[in-house]
Amino acid sequence: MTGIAVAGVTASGKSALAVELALRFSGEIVSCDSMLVYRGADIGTAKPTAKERRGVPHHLIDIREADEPFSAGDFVREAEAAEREILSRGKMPILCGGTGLYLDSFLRGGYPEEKKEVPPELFSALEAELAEKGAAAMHEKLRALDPAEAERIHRNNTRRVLRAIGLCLSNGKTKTELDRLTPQGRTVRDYRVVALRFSSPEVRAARIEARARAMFAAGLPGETAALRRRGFFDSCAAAAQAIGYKELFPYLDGEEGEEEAIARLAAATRRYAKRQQTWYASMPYVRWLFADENGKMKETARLADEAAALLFE
RNA sequence: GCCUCGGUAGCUCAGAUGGUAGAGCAGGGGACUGAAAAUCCCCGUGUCAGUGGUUCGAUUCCACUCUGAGGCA
Repeated sequence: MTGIAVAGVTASGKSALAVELALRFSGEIVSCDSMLVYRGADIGTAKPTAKERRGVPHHLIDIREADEPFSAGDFVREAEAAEREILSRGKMPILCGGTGLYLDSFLRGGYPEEKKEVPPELFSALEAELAEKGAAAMHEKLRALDPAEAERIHRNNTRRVLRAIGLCLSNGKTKTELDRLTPQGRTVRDYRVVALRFSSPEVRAARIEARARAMFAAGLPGETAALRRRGFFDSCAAAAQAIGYKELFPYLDGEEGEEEAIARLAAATRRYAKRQQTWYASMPYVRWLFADENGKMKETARLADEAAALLFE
């Protein structure tokens, strides 16, 4: 086994568990999170603090500015580099984070050379075409280029429709053909994956609300205001999509009270957690681990015992 | 005390010149192959505040009661 991964639902204690496992089994952590890569976004992204890292090296955190794009492809490349480095030191790589697509892409070996990304100019042109002709027309356009892919994507999911069209146009092959170049339904890396989840949606919601409050207490409004002042959210940067900041704008602008802001933040986080739960549930390599017992969060040491049993059985 | 406007889904509200009602948000379920903390799909029976009256039929009209907001005193 090359390494392990700690995945799962937000606010379930992934970071602490991964650090504990790293200490026990001489590992280093590779963050598998689309938002922790951004500098300056700390409280809102629940980025582990120096204290929480307990001296364990963490990779792929704070490696981009807010206006720099970061993709699943970038993640795989950088994670592979980190993995090589860690292995060369005789340590065990421990992937940790809640971005399911990143984990899946990594485990399946990344993206093939032959599949070239859509040039930005082409994508903008397609966006303009969408604005002019509408979603149905773009879906028809995709159907003409790649019927199988059109069948899979709902016409309203214009982001995917446009990307699929772009891939066909810029590669000279259909997206369906390009995707067949990567392993179907199996991983190529020898990793074991535990994913944390809660015993019920109610526990999940309670835990999320508690964390939203903790973030407020830890200074989330101040961090948001500071990031805003720096223009963090002005560009249409990926970092601006993070849950935890835009939800506070009405509060910072005096349009909402603190309780409303916390409720808004918690609601957005709850929906996110549900999507993660659904994603991991359909990944065949996931070994589930409950983060709580009868609503009470488990101690990190105990969680690590259980995780180790699942991982090294 | 009088006048006006309200009381409809957990929340904010729309609506039917009388034939028992629908949006957004929240909530539930699902999808996902290079923006993924993103993007998208599916799911709406609720004494239409209460009680009487008119009517074949009222949540819709009328009266009264309760209740919220505003105005006049």
